[in-house]
Amino acid sequence: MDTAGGRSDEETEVPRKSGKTLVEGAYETLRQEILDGTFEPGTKLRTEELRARYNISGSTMREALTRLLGEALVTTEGQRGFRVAPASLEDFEDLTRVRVLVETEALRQAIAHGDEAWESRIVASFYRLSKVEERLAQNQKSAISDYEERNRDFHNALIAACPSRWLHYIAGILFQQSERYRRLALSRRTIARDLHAEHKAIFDAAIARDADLACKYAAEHIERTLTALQFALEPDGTKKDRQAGKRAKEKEFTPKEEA
Amino acid sequence: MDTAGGRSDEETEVPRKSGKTLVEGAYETLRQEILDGTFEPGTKLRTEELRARYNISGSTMREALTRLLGEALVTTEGQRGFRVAPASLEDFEDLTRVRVLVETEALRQAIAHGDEAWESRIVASFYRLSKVEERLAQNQKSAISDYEERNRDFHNALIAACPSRWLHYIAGILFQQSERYRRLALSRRTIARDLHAEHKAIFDAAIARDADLACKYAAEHIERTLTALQFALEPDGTKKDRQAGKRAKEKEFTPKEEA
DNA sequence: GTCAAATAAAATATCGATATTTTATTCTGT
DNA sequence: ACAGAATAAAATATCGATATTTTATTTGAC
Repeated sequence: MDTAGGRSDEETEVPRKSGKTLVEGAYETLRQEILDGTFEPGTKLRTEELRARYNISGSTMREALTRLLGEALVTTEGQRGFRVAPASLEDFEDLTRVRVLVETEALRQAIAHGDEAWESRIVASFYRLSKVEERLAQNQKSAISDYEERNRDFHNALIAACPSRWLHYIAGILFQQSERYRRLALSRRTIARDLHAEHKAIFDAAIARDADLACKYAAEHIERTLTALQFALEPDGTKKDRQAGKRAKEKEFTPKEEA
Repeated sequence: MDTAGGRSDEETEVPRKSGKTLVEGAYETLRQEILDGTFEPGTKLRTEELRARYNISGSTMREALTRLLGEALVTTEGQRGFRVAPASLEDFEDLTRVRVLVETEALRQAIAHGDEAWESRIVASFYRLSKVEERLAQNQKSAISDYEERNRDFHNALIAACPSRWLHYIAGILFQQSERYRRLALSRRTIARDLHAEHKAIFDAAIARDADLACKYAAEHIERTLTALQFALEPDGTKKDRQAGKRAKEKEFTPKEEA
């Protein structure tokens, strides 16, 4: 009884562990692969290819693709399929500014509304983050994926007490977007940066309930991500070659990839 | 040659006028129907029902539904289908505050960057809006749908010169959401409101390039939408019955509809 | 009578096949 | 040679049918 439709119980790339729909599986996996650069910005996403990759059917794959549309990780146009959302330094600059606006407000509200539970969660996630930062400083590669998770946890913990669902929703989308850029930057030249100090500054101010100071540090923290990527793209620090800067600014990240 | 899959050329509810995919058609129509309250908040959206309604197939309908997910007009959970996103006064309060934050910033940037073309577009759309406001004041029902379009145009024109794509993207989602609430309020008791005066205040300040003033009026304008809905839900203006207010605040709009 | 297990009905998620478009390739006339 | 029409190949969008789950209903023991 396995002729036409329905699921088979053969091996599936995307394991459907515990009540998780196939679409959801493909959706999450694909999102991950877009974020970590497996599919570079601008790349065409052929349904047939992906369908085969995730061992699911066309319509199902289509649905997964469509979900990513809502997170602005994928674009689609009329009758010519899907592709990974384009990325550019210009877009990242814009994204960063908006992120500052949104996360800063969320943080401010969190500090205003946060209770003891909020504080303790911050303390805990900051501690966990610090631990992995140590490992990172020693260049332990195994630490990288841990770092990403704990960094996200810390950021979430900070704004957790913000009561605005809409701010959380928007902040989530923006943070995810910036993750993509952060990883793009990682694959190139990295800038020296004392992440621990940045995090600690925000942490201290938040615990001290100094909203203005916490927002100031948070804004700087976010903006430094942008600086890092700008640096990665434009190694030439001298003021001479300003054209290079302009060129880099206009440059899209989408590499050779088919147009 | 019209046995199994593909399109037929029979009549279709959703006309595919000029290169517009069937999913897009269903998606747009359904969005409209959610916004205007044809499908009330919380309503279950059975694929079979909708599939039949729009004369398309199941998977295709599914895809349309999935798109609305990204605009937060529809929700989905595990293996139990889709439903219209819930609505509550609490959510609208939150939405309103975030809208003020975002639109205010967009307006500020627009005023900073706007050129003559921007100004003239505002002048034009304000004029058009004023005209329809006159008709509205005379209680011409035919004016309502025109008003909605021109109101949106005016708001868009105001922030059109804001260079941030992300702000536009977010503002778009939020505005759409608030449209749903506005129409929900319309179906109930309405509050006396001089919309023309509100619009004119924003208009004048924008043209005068007074960002602070324009933002102030815009914020008040947005917040008044909230006041209007609060009033519609809580006709009792006396301070006596504060419990009613609390009750109303917690109340979800999703009426009798199946849970 | 009531609660829970067993069964039936409804609804969801998924599939594989096909029609329609878009893109690439081959002609063909100047 | 080369632009443009004609054809072939590839890719997209869509369908109708089926397996899997969830929800409703019946049944049966205590």
